[in-house]
Amino acid sequence: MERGREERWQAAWREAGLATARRVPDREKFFAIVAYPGSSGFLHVGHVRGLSYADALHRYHRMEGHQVFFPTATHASGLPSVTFAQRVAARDERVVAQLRQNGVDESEWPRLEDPAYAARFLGRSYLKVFRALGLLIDESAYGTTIDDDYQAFIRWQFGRLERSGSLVQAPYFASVCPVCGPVSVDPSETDLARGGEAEWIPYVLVPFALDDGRVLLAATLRPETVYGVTNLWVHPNDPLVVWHQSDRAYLVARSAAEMLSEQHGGRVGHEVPLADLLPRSVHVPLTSRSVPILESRLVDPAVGTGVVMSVPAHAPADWLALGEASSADRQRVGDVPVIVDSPAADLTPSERALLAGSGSPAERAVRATGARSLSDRTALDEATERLYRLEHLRGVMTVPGLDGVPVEEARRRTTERLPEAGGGFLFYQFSEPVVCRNGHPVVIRRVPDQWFLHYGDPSWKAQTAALIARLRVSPPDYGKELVDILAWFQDRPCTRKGRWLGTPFPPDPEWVIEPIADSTFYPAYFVVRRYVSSGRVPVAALTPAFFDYVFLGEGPGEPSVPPELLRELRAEFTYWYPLDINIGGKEHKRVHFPVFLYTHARLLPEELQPRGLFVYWWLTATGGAKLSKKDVGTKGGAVPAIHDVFDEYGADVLRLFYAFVSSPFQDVTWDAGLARQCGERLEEVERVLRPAFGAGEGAPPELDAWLLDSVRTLVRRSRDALDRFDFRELAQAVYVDFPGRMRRYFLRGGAVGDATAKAARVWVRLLSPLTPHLAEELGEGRFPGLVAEQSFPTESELPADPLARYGEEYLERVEEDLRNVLKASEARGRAPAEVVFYVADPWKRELDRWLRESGPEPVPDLPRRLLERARQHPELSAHAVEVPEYVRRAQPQLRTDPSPAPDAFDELGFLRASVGFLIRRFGFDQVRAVAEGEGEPHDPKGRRHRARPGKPAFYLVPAPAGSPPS
RNA sequence: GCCGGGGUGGCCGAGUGGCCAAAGGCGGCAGACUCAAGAUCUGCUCUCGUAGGAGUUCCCAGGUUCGAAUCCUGGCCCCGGCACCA
Repeated sequence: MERGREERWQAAWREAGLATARRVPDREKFFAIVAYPGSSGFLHVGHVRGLSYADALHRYHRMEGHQVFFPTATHASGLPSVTFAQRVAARDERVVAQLRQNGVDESEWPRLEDPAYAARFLGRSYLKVFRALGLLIDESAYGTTIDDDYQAFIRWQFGRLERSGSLVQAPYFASVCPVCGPVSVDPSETDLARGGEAEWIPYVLVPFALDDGRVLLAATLRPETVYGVTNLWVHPNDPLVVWHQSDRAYLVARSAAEMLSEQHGGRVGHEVPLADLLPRSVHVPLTSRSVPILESRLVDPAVGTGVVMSVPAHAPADWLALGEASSADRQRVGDVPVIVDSPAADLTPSERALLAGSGSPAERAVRATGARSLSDRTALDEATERLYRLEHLRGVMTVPGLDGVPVEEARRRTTERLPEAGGGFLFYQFSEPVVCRNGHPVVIRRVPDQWFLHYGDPSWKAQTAALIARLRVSPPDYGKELVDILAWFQDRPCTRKGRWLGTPFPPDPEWVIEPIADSTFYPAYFVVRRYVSSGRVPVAALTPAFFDYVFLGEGPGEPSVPPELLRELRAEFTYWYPLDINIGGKEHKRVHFPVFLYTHARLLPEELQPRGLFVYWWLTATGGAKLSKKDVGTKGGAVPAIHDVFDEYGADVLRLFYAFVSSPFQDVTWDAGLARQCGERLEEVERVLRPAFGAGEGAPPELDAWLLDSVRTLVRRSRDALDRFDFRELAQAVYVDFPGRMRRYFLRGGAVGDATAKAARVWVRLLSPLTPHLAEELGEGRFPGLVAEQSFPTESELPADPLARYGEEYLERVEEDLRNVLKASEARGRAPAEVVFYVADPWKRELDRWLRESGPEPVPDLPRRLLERARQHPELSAHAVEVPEYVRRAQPQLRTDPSPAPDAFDELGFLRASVGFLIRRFGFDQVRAVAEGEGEPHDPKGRRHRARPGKPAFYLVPAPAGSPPS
């Protein structure tokens, strides 16, 4: 549909006030939200997936006569719009392209360099998209999270949380850009230029003292292997520096010294020439041994501390490095002690393969993986990874004092003992270089006084678990997963320092509340926001007392607000709350949804806590890659900008695409071909539906009855699908099966008339949740108002007609049987010109009834028993001879038989009435239907006895030899 | 490794004890329409079949059951999450 038509209907909905939420006490309500978008760039076609589902649900409930509330906002907090603004300032190529694509005038660009302005600007651009999609969003509740009123709400929320003991302070390690401030390191790379996949590696630092008191610090993940150390490795030409910390002098690589200072304080001192170290030995902590310092290219000064403790028996790299060392060095190393044993009995087959042969575990692993030298990265990494895991899980120590202790336990004990030797503290490092948006390397820094939300608190956890147990979750699997997520959930840092958008943290305004923490209770605020945007409640009145009263019913409320208004607000809140569904993408499963539940569980009584979650999956780029806003309109058009989709296909097509293309619980790839198909589907609906309204004679009453009965079934399916959030099933019923039924109706000789008009009136309303524009277009002038305000069809509008339903199902079965046989006979090159049907005699019906009574289980001697019974029966006695044979044939088929015909079904009459249809459909010259018992001449093959009630026998009369195929 | 989800016909993807040789779509084949192409519509698309039937299928191997794609056990393989990332 062209944009103009769609906009016309969008305006009509607005004028009718359909989007405006209205509280009507005693009327049912429906309140659902979609996790609001962050202001990081322009929306692409994937962002509206959840909104399409949400709008369909709101529209359904509206048609059901419920009061609905569908608000949205823009999440402006955090870094996203800061980086967007920076990229505008830098005239970043892609951002410039997107600005042009979205028709943003160049005069506007300088203002977009201000993050707050950019956030609000982007938010407005989202609203435009939502309108163009036909969403009925109540925009009176719209705002951003950096608006003054929202911040007043967040201050109240944190005040409440603090008073309930939900905030705690503790030291914390954070990823920080030394120039720009804190950044989050995650795959979305919102804050980063690269390194989003980096992991935090928690190295334990092991001190190796020289005789002069200076200490070489080795970084390791396996501190327990200190008992197997044979030497230290240092880089051949990268000198160490002194790191002075707490009166000690440690020797490490320069970059490590800098990072250690971030995490543990101290300062970086002068360089130490290698020549000074190489001839010397160091003391191995927790042992009485001394080992040499050797050089090896194994050492990467950027990883760990640039000092590597060598455990050749258990570290494949050390083993290979030793092999590459000079014979003099090897001499100094001496024996290679094995300190961990992994009993073969405990191993899996692949683990056993790794440890095949003889020698130390590292030697075996090197052999098993084929790693030849230190340059052989892939094989070496595999050997290390597999051996590390194996020994971690199955290994037991074989050194005195720890003999028989599992590796994991030994690691803990060793780490605990290291401080007495002057080491043992943790050193966090990224697994790969991480660079911030602005090109600075990101470091891990210790924050001594970080604020946390105390999600680890067992009582809070218990409250949340109780909420989860009551929650309706789609998909249900996620409901199960939530229980585990909750079990693992720990305290989360909730504040940051730096140039972020967000609300200053009330107890300490140096800190800004972090963006996840300020989005846990916002559905509640939507209720209030409507009063603020209309001016009825001034921002200054949004005091703690105000919110305590409105949300919690506590205290007298804010004195500057009239009591009636306060009561009204409280009534609004308790009307719309609890939130019926929070709808969000799968990225919210582990963070947003849990904290959303946590906060509601803590602040609200049970009856106002959320009722449902709905998780939908992503729209991905080809190959399943995650899309981000920076990809909009790029990748060779594989990911179209959303306006292009509206222009090319229309809003309804996109909405249908999401419903139709897959279940919500699955990633989909944008596929222009599929989108086109959705468009064609809609065209077909229009083609079939539009003429159905026309006036006409109608069709035979049985056929009309069947049509309406079919529509009734489709209504039932549609309603069930919506109640289960099964949008795919809804689309299947309304956009595939409905036109299918209509086609069949006309194929059977149906004609436009009252029945088709009635079906069309139902159908148009069924179209409304998913494709509202098309529904209005087709329903124009057919209803007292807009289709969107009509009632959703119910089954009771349509007469059920089991007899008509049975007849059509019967005919379809007959067609199928016939086609089956024709296929076989046509394969032999004979096209029959005529068919004779034989309808079973009434006595078989009685016999079938007996068979069904005896059930599908094999009964010994059944034919004989029924024969006896038939002899006593007035009607069947005449056919007694035929009984055993019939029973033998029919009994096994009983289980798969369709339900028996209604008593009123006249099989012969129905078949005779269908003769014309069958002739047309199959191209026969003649079709006849006779009763089995009638003396009809044509049955040379004795087929008539095959007839069963509901399953006529037939005989295909061969075409006369030489006649042309019909 | 742990937690979660999976492996279905040429492909995508429904289906969780009998109505399942298994929806729907794509692809392919044939026909109708058309000067032709495209679009559209109709039929077919595991194998065999001397008529409505039979055989063999839903990762592999066992098992439960009158009956299994569906339940159980073991194995192989794949995907997601493992944390601070709205």
